[in-house]
Amino acid sequence: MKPSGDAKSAYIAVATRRFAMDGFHGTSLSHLAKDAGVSKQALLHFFKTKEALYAATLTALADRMMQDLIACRHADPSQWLSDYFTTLCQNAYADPTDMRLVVHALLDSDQNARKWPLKPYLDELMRITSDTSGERAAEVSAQLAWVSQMIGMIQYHIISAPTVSGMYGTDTATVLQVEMVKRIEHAVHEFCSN
Amino acid sequence: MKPSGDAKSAYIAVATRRFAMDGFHGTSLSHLAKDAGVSKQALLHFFKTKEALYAATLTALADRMMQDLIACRHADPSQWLSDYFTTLCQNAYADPTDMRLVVHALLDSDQNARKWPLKPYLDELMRITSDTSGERAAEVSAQLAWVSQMIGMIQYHIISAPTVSGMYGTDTATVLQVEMVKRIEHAVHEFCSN
DNA sequence: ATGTTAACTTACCAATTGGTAAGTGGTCAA
DNA sequence: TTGACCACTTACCAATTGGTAAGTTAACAT
Repeated sequence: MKPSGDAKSAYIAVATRRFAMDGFHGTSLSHLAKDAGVSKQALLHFFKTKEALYAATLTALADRMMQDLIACRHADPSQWLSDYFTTLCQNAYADPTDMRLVVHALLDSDQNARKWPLKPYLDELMRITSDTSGERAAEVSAQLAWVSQMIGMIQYHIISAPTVSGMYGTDTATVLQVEMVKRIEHAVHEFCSN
Repeated sequence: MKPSGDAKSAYIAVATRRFAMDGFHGTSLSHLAKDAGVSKQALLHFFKTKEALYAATLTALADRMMQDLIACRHADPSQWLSDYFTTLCQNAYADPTDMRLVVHALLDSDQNARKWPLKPYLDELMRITSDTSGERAAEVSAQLAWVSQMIGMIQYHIISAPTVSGMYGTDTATVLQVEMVKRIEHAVHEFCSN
């Protein structure tokens, strides 16, 4: 008998990759089981339904994103934001899994049915954002708008990268990638010095 | 016997809504048939496979987006862009179908297998963009970066709207909506006057 | 009148889906 | 030694999937 949590998180890791690639409906328990090298009932032993496994996947995703954000902690909030967004973008180039998973989850139509685990992450991002500007900290929606714009810019860029690459070639895609990081840094700088 | 192209485009319209809502894998031919009020073989009569119907849906989407872009034509390219992006955003609030369909298509993993019909639309957008600035018209990637950023900002905002609304309430979501339109106009203005 | 064609329908198919029921074999505490 | 528990397997299930085959019905040109 192996330690319990070990296999469980391994299954979540497998599910994360598959769900990020093909979405909830495009992923079947049999595929996941084959990826994990077990029978599909091994998965159903830990997660009673496919939905439950998906939910666990999203929760793990939220934890990871929060950790990555905290890992970039810096005394200067604008430095913190700048570091975080650029590393987020760089990591996503190396492995777009998490960004794809977020967007897939956003598109799932019954999003009001399941609780959304990324809210604490967004709240923390907005808290840091509000620290960059003392006076107008009261306007929640202004910070939400900016955070939403930044996250959207990065995530959309990541998920569209393969398509853009197919349209305009890998060379253009690479230049676009560099251009995009510059734009992120510029956006943070502009926001923090307004 | 009814005029041929009539029913066909009606089926595409039904498919567009469903595919935009649930994605390719989340949509079944039987659902589509039920929505259209026919048997599923009626669909297979016009489109040999589900993939073919999906492809037709994406082609129709590309035509629509190109038309909407051309409809905003203006002598001043910066005015053209400003008009287009704001109306695109406003239309998407009323009916997010097209934006959702684009993002779903971007996430489909076999995007290199099927030809991407939105390229002419993107090319036209980049052509207009290059008109706003005479000298640096040669840098394709700079225009692509900006266009990609604008489209991404709008589309991501639209698909995340229900989730944001669920997280922070409809009031905040409404304010965010207004804030976002302002940001779009600001972004166009800033780009055209650099 | 007749043949052709377009737009369907009913009947059917093997394959796959998410999920249940009932074990199996190993570990560990008493 | 026993018995409980855990991770997991094999066997099975009804429902649904995308798709085929073979009509049927109506319009239209000849």
